[in-house]
Amino acid sequence: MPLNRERVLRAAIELSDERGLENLTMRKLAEKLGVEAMSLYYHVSNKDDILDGMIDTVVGEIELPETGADWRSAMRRRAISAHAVFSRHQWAASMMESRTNPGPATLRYYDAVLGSLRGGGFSVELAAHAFSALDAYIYGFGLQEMSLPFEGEEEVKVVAEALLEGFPVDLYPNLYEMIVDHALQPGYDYSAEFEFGLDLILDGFERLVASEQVGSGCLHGQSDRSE
Amino acid sequence: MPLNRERVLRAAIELSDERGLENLTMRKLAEKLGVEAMSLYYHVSNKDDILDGMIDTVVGEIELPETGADWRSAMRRRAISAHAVFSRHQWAASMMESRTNPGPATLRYYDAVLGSLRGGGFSVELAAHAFSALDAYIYGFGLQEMSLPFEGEEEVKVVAEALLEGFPVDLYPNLYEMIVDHALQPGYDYSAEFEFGLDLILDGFERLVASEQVGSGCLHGQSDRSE
DNA sequence: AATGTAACCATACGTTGTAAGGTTGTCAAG
DNA sequence: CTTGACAACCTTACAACGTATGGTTACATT
Repeated sequence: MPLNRERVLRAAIELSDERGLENLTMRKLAEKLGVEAMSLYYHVSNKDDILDGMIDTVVGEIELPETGADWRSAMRRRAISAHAVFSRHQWAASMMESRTNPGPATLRYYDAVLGSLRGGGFSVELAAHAFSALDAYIYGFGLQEMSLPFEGEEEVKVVAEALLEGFPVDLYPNLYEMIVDHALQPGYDYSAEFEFGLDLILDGFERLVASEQVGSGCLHGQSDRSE
Repeated sequence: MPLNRERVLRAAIELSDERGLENLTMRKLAEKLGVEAMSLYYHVSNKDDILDGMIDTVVGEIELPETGADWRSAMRRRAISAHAVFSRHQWAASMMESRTNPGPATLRYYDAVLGSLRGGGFSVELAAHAFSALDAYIYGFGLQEMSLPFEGEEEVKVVAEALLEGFPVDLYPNLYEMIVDHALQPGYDYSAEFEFGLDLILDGFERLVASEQVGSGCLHGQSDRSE
């Protein structure tokens, strides 16, 4: 069976999942496909094209917000789905930066998210705010999670305890407290953290749509005017 | 004057600011310093060391939360400062991922943030939530901003109009609406978007500290239990 | 004058993305 | 049955990358 763009992209994603983005090279990718490096250029135009294609494929894995559902549970589901996708493909969040031309799946995804918000009663402006805030949080959380030197509940303790050896407690007392009194406590699960912030943001927008529909222009309760 | 680690890092940051992270190579960095590539290895142990050092230097530019101020305005200031730093050094947000060992400035920064929250009445748990949510938002927003194909109010219109040439309106109606009715409107300024989401998150935590101090265990007002 | 060390350089190796051109296999037209 | 076109893959080559190895200076100390 001949190679094609899709198989190249799938192999690239697999390779990045297994061995990290830095191991995604044209030669290793070709080897995985039983082919020489230059053969790939028959199916993709260059490596950037592969990266763009990978992103779009991965974004395509995100559950689109159901059109019927209320905006809040739709946004919640898609955010959790996006977060799951980003932790399945750890390299993806960090790649969002450089890739500047969105593919069809990405456009479709963005459009569906905006549609769900607009359908839920968001004005164009408020939809833009919600889109921006939610996506920033989702990407940012994925990024943060990836930069953690551990995965899973067990590893936290090993790493944290190793870190505390020779830790300058007096210099960073609050960090110390956080590690000892929180991260090292039994039952600590960082991945649960995602939904906390997510719900907080959703709560905020729920209040805003409500007040928008009532017609009140007062957006923030008590925002202080520093700066 | 002999080279030293600090001058190397400063030059690396300058070079990345001016020409992007992908142009930061040992040879170009050395050339900028009037030196050969291998000379750099006398002052830094390798390129990863440079990247770690760059991050720590940049994090050091972030305004620390004042110890006296109330937590909200302190967090607001430091978030805005962090955002400003990330837009001065566009490469920084995207680098947070891979660099996994924080330097002294980063530890100091984290500690100060946690200290401000704890001092403001946050429990350890709530401080962890706030820290995680705010940082995810800050990083994520920086990432998003960087992936935009434009900068400034003028460029938005040029890019958006070019994009709309041959845009499949029927496929992405909500995206179309967003571009035409929002992004292309006079006075649109994406950078103002940051503070909107920031204030929304701060509002959320303000409510939570209040209810925590009263002793109510009810964290979210009306979070639906989908999933 | 001899020695040590800090600071820098030249050369070289393996790896990267990819340009340029070559080699097959398949298949319709003559 | 040959020919030629095209798709699919390969070989070779090159410039640029990070960096290991091993100089070469310049100067302070003795």
